[in-house]
Amino acid sequence: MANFKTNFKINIPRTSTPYNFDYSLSHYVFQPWMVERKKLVRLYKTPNSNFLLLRVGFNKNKLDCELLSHSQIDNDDQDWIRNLVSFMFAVNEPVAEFYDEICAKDPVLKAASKEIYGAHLRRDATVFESVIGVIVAQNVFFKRIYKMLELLCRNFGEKQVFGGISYFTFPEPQVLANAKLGDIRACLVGYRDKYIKGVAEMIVKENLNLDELRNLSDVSKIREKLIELPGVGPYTADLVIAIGFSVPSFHLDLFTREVLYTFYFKGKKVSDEKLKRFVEERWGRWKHYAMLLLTTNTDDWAKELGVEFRLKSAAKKRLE
DNA sequence: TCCCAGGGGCCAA
DNA sequence: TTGGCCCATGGG
Repeated sequence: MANFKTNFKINIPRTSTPYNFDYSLSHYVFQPWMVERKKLVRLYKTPNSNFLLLRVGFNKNKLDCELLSHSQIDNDDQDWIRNLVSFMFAVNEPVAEFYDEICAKDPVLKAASKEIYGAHLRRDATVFESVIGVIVAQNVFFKRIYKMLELLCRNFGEKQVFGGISYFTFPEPQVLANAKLGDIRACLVGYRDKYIKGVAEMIVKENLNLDELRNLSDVSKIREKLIELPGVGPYTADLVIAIGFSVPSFHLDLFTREVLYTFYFKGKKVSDEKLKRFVEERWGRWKHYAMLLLTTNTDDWAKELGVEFRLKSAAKKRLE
């Protein structure tokens, strides 16, 4: 099949530096994202129902993007994906304040930021993707979610072949809503099958567009709406807000609680309320970035601080 | 084998 | 409102 190709670049404004693209290549690369030769690659279906294969690399402080398609690439689609890339790669995020001021003053964050200094917290294309991504992360070792998402995309996403390689979109709610529970479970998601189908069904039945929640300015309202979805509780809602919205948010889970107890409360357990106050007062608008550092490669940088951290972070892409 | 994991739903008190 | 089960599955 004939291929159409176009390139564009997205400048990282000086106010958004440092920008650590290598971090994005090597951490939290969940399918349908893939890494090919220092580029993040994935298939999208545009609102006009065209398939585009997107490759994002980095060169001279610009995101270096390439689009491939089996049909003509029109301006609408190109604008759509350009905006999406800016959003997903957090191009307009003035992280210098966080890395050079907040981390510099905090020995724990300083150690945590050493390897991934300048990382920008990437966001998902759609809120639906965030919701499903976090649901499959519930009550499992993080390592397993790579497999679950791979299978969900492979079995329920739409496929396009480029250069002999099959690429898949992230599954649409309509597809998962109509899927058999057993087929969803076959993606090794266990009892989360009913949550996945449940969320998809609710979106279809009530004709919801979760992305519209991005227009709400009141975070507590967003959180409230997310928790109405089956299988979505406080942890899922808060993490979805952190990775699916341009809004500071942080989540409490087994991992973040243990990190906070260990490094900020001398190993003592304290109440969630106290943790929330602490995080809010200490990091405020950068709390999601603080959480990112604290939960990424924790067992590695903890050693530098002379601490053996029990839980193993599975942020790094598995080398298989 | 047993235990636990980057939770949520449900049901008793 | 809170506490204690249960839920699948894979890995240590």
